[in-house]
Amino acid sequence: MSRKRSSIDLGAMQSEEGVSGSGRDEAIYRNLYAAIVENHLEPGTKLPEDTLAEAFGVSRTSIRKVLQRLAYERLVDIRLNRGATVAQPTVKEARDVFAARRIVECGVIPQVVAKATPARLDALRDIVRREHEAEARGDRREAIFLSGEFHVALARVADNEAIADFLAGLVSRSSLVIATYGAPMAGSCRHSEHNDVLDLIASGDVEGARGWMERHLKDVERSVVLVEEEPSALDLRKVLDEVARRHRGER
Amino acid sequence: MSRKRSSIDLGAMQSEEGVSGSGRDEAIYRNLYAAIVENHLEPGTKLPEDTLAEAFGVSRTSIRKVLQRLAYERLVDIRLNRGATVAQPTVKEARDVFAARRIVECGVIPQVVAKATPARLDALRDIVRREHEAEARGDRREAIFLSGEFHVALARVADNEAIADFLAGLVSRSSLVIATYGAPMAGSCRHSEHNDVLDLIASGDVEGARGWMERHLKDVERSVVLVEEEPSALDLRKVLDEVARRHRGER
DNA sequence: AAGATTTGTGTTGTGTACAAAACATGGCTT
DNA sequence: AAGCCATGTTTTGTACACAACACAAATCTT
Repeated sequence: MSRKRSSIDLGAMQSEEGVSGSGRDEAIYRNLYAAIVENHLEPGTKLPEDTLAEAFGVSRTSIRKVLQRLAYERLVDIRLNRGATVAQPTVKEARDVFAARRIVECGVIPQVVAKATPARLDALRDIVRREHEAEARGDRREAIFLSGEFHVALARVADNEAIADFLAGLVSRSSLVIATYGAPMAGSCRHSEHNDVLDLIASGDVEGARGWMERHLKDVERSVVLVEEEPSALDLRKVLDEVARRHRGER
Repeated sequence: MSRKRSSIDLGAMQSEEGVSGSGRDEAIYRNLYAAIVENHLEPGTKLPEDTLAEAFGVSRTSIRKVLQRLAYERLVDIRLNRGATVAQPTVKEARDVFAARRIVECGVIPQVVAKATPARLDALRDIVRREHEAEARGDRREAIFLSGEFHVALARVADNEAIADFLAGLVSRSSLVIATYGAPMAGSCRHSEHNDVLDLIASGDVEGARGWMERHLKDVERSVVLVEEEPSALDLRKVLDEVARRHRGER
């Protein structure tokens, strides 16, 4: 399990911005976030506060804050007096998320082309390279993660934090959608090649890039939303212990 | 409904009913939210937990939850061990917010046109009517509020919750931007007429509506950020205010 | 007198305790 | 035996208390 997050993730930049907690909260948040987005915790899994509190070695207060934040991001669902569960996006939610991604990711293309520099494009190509490596090695989880990272990193070229943060949230929700309705073998972006859009961007072809992105996102959506499955109960304990162990060991 | 009290109008709708304990949180959130976006609380205002807790008649725990949520929406700024203040958007943040609005509001136009019905358009025209009334009556605050409502309601026609919620956040942040950098004589910022875009939408003119929206949002941005105060100037003013206050012997 | 250190005050961060609500279990009625 | 109500258990919601930190004033040092 290579866990070499390139710190493009939510955590790094948010120490300075509005939603800040102490370092410990951040670490817990990142762990739970990763556990959900990487599908170590299946949608529907109950997340009892004291269980989490004990697992992470803190009190319920801190856990509540983290759960609250994840609820704002629609990654967990909190119902009154009924606690938190890993969110299970509905089909409409899934459609909304992908439609929103089409609007946002196609909409930023002009700015992306305008602000693209060789250095930034190289950084993006590096993500694609690692994505290919993960695919070649059969690491589907990492490939999906890097695919999402690519989309977010591409949008960040436009240098618009509001857009980038929103898209990051959409991408993480996409992971949940894939976890909930995903076809077993559908590697999300396998049909298409992320390098293609980079070439279009490098050549300044705004309309070409926009069209590519539109087709790409429609492909992804098609490969996912078709199948509907029933959620299943699962071993919360083992996964949670693993998460907590990583939490202690890695920090 | 402009409340004109110098101190915060807190606890107005507090003791309504007692069924859901979370309803109280919602009420507190709504009050603070309204106070911020309607500019009853100026950007930079400190929001001490104890004060708010006492004012609303709850403990700090509930207040913290509300403040966390507002921080997530970028309406308040929480710094570690330093408490919460009403957010002061930077110039770049302001630009990002408006650029994001252009992308989103223009991007949803096709869906809006597709899903527009006479009933929904009538509801939108009703908002415009109330907006005109507020303007005619000189109620600038209400007019600004309804203008924002119009943009959000228009986007909601597309029936995409992710997009609509994101735009609602952008619009509320726009109010903060206006409060921070707004022109003193911003009564003149109503160059454009919201009914025009409704006509375009009713006639199914997607490109016309998109172009209108793009121009409209650029107009709004120009009327606001144009008065761009330098960050140094802002800091200087704050420092001077502080110095003057101490000179008068306050605090 | 100027700078640095210490002390004081207030605010926030975190843990814990208690109350209320939901959940699960078992006995009772029909 | 099946369904329903009552009771006990678990989990969440809220308040409270103490510790940690930041900011400011006052004292000490040179």
